[in-house]
Amino acid sequence: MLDATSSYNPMDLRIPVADRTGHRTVPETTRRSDRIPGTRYGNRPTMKDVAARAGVGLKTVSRVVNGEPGVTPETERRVQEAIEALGFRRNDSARVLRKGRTASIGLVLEDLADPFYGPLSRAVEEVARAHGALLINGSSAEDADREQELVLALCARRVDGLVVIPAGGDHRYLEPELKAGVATVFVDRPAGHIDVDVVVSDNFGGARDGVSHLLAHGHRRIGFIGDMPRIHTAAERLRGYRTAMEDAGIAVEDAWMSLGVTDPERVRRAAEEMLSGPEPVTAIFTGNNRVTVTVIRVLAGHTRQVALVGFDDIELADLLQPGVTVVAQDAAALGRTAAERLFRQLDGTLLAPERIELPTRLITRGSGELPPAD
Amino acid sequence: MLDATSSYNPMDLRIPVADRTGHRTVPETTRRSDRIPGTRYGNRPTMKDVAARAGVGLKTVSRVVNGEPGVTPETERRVQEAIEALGFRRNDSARVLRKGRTASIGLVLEDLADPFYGPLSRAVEEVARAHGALLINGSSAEDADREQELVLALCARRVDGLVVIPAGGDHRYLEPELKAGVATVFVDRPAGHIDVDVVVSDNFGGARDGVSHLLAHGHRRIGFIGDMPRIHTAAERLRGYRTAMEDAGIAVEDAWMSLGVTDPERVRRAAEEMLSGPEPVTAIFTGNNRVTVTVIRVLAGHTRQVALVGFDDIELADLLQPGVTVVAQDAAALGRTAAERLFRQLDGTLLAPERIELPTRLITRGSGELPPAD
DNA sequence: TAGAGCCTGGACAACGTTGTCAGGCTCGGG
DNA sequence: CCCGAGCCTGACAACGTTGTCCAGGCTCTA
Repeated sequence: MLDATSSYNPMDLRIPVADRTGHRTVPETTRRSDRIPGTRYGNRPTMKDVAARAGVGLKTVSRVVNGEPGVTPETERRVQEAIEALGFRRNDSARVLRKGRTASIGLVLEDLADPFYGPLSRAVEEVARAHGALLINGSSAEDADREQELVLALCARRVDGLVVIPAGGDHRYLEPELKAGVATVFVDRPAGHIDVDVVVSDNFGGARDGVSHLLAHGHRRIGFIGDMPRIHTAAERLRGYRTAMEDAGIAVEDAWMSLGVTDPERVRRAAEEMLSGPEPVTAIFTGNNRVTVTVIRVLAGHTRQVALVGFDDIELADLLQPGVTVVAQDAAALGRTAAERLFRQLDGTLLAPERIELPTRLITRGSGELPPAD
Repeated sequence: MLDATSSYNPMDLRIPVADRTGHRTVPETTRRSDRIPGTRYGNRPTMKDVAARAGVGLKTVSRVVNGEPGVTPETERRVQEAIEALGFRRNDSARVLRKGRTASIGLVLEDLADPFYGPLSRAVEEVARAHGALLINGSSAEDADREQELVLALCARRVDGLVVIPAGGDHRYLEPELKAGVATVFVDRPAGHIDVDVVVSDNFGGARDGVSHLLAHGHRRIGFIGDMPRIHTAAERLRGYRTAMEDAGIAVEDAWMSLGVTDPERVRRAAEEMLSGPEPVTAIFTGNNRVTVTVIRVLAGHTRQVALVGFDDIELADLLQPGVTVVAQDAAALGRTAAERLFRQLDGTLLAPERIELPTRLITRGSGELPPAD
């Protein structure tokens, strides 16, 4: 675990989930001595200091800093000089306190390091930037408590809006925030027990199409390896798989399906099992990018050709032998759509919450077109 | 361009770079009507409201919310009830204003969507979390003005510290911030004209080792394709290349080196040129992950075998034919090291700024071991 | 030249929280 | 019965900024 024993810990984020108020009940641990009275903000100059130095009133400085009219060029020059000389920088905390808007939005996702979330996050950031807002983000690590903790910490900072890729299934804890006017959009997965905007991919349809593609190339025994079933996307993709199979008149066997953590070891075992025995699968549909990568590795170690279609595109998929056929979703579009909706909520131009579903796209590259090898 | 014509734009971040005060001189565009006087924060309850409802004093509520001692269980219960009933959430802006610390750090990087920065960002976040701080981040898109704009916006929010992957080369604009005690660490690339902590990879040594590897396999005509020379990492890697070549007694020809944007089209052209003509290169050293990916695509279209070593590891590199030999740097370690140093600055346990260089690792997978094919 | 109107600048309160400090209560002992 | 000690509680000021409002000086016109 990381070292957190040092003395910097100005505001502990770890909120006991039982109480939802954003406060802490645990006693303080060692912490940095409080600010010496009289020193403000590491001695940062304030508007008062600037005013004193420029020989003008406080409000005049405010006017200059905010580009408000009603200041003579000469006065403005004097103020600017003082600002430069003192290295003054407006304190946005105070500004926020006064104005009520923070010009920042929060993004809670599963893992910033996942190649799927990078572009999504970037897209949200671009939209935020276009609206003059900053992005604060945090990773939930697929842990519902941590998600709630993060969301509430963001609310305590009074973000104007939240984009959430939920880890948990119950979001009633957000009700007071919604009532208070925090714009909220869920992405990638729906919200539980609250009525908010949701932007998702067509996970069901995408998976069905991907599996149908395998069926069209003659496969009957097709395996499915996916994420934990409590995750909505995983469940939907499994449903797509089952539907495609049923529509083709195939009775799905339990041994063909494996759901669980996307840890390489688990996935590897699942794949090996499906590929062994008297009646091994001849094709595998993988439920997300991490699973796909691991299965590619497994298949590379086998001599028998096994067809593969994966959910989520992966880099270099086209250069492998054979190229990896995938059901691609547009992560950037998910993020962009969600963020745009968020700002429309803030505009007031948006009325009832809606569920938006973005299409997926089957990209054929070879691995899905292999015929059954038995 | 993104739509920013809507009315939500509470605090424009776009600061004219000429003036460094965090204020705006452009006249206001349309903007949301100011808060109706009397309504506070979308009618969010405050401690005062909680106090009134619980029939206690303001400070008692504060004590309960912050888990301070000196409140009877009965009083605490009443306060908790009121908190629950009103959906109260502490306003951290006010808290920050009072306490002087924001418990947040800023991260400015080039592009969140780049697979190199995802893990770095995540590592910074983990360290921040361990110290009870939130992460605010922004992408500079390799634009110096945008970097400055972002950094200053973060400073206006009074982040406690900054982790910066610089785009620009001059950071004197940070001097007032440093003086004011904003902890600062530069990562991946050094800072310009200011004395701060820097954490970088051994770009020079890594590139030299990678090129030496090619030399050891008999190559003499080795090409180098890298990022723009004004980017420190690109320049260092080029220097590593030249040093390795010179140490081997080879006079580097201009036609072997190509530096510029990592746009696939430019890289593709550069590679094609090196591979054509009477004396084509027999091996290529690529300066970063994006270049490597494009060059792999180019080489896949050629029949002649060309050796390749790339800077930065890339996913699935082991599964290509041949596997891609790379000089890997540890993005997560860069982020972790930088963030840990940042918090040590905030602790006060850190003295003089330092430059930390992390080693790189040559991972051989085949592409670098191909013999010259002429 | 007086009065009206405009322009500039500044005093003041408020935003929601926390640190300081003092007052009131209970309880036990003299 | 009174007093002091110790524990709870709350009044108040301050953090830095911005919106409101008013004062004073200027220009322009009658």
